[in-house]
Amino acid sequence: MTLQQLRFLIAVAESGSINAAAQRLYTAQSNISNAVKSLEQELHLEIFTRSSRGVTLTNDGTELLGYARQVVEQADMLEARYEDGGTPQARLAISAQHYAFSVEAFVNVVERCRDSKFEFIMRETTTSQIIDDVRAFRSDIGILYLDDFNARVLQKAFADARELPPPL
Amino acid sequence: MTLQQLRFLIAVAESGSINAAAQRLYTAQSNISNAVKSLEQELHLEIFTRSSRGVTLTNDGTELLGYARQVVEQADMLEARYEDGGTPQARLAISAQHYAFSVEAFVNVVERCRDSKFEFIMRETTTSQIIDDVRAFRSDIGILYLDDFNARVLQKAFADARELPPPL
DNA sequence: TCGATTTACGCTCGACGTAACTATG
DNA sequence: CATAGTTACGTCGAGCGTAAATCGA
Repeated sequence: MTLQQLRFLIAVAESGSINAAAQRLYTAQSNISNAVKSLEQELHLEIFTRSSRGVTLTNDGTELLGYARQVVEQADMLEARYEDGGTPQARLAISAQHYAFSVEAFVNVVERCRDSKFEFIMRETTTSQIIDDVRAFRSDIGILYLDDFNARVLQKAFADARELPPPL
Repeated sequence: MTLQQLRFLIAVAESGSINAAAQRLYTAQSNISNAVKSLEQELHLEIFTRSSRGVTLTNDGTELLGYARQVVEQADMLEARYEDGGTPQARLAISAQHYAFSVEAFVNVVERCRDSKFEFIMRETTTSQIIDDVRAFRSDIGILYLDDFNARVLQKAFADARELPPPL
């Protein structure tokens, strides 16, 4: 089973015709015809009833179409996300170590923004990685815990980061 | 982008090694290596950082992995549904014409079984198709409206259906 | 040097397009 | 006979495996 086959299936179902689907997808009718046929063989069912005036979904085909749409929708979302010049999903990324208070704060924010169109990412990682995530704009916020014991180490890490070439 | 590529990606991420993923999927390392590489080029990002001790996900890769899992999960559901000997999804299928009362009754049942693991299918079709759906076990229930005007026609349809060869 | 990935290379199968064939109204 | 889908066939590329090269600890 291929994403390609599922896309073909959907186009045919929406067009009501293999011919029309082929034109819409800029490919040959035979190509789609064979793709659909092999899908039918693989799943052991008849998706369309063929006639000389086009095709119509069988009951099995209608059910399959639902599943196919689910798969292809997810795949399209993925591609849209990484498409050239595609608007990246609006998101808030945070890098922190595994501190209870940071996780709790993060969860609070997520809860408050439920149903919003933002994406939230929490990265739990090492101190140096946190600094670098923020430096390279991979994360919007980095949470560090500063105390007397690690003060010198952290300041060294900050100084080192400042010396590095700009991330872009 | 291919389902194959996404499956490879997931296996590698879970194994932490291209080698291990290759063994798990019974394919060659070079195969997976190239597949991942082409996926990275297509999406313009670095998914893994390679080392001589295996691979680890980048931040971009971690995010992508989420999307990939969504797609592949849906695809696996589809395949499981039609797999040979696979247990078909428990479901209730009804064939009826577009009568308000039948639709209402159907919706009631669906509402009452919300969150259950059943699948509900309502087919709105023609009288003869309804009869045939039930005859061939495509639907569990067929709803017909009988009155003085269509009595003769329906009885004829029933008689005809009885004459047909068994559907299996 | 060992253990991992990458690259090189040849093979094979599948996807594709052109075109001939079939069927139905 | 017009318009759909199917089948036949040749081409080309992608995916595959073997094996050599590379890189890092």
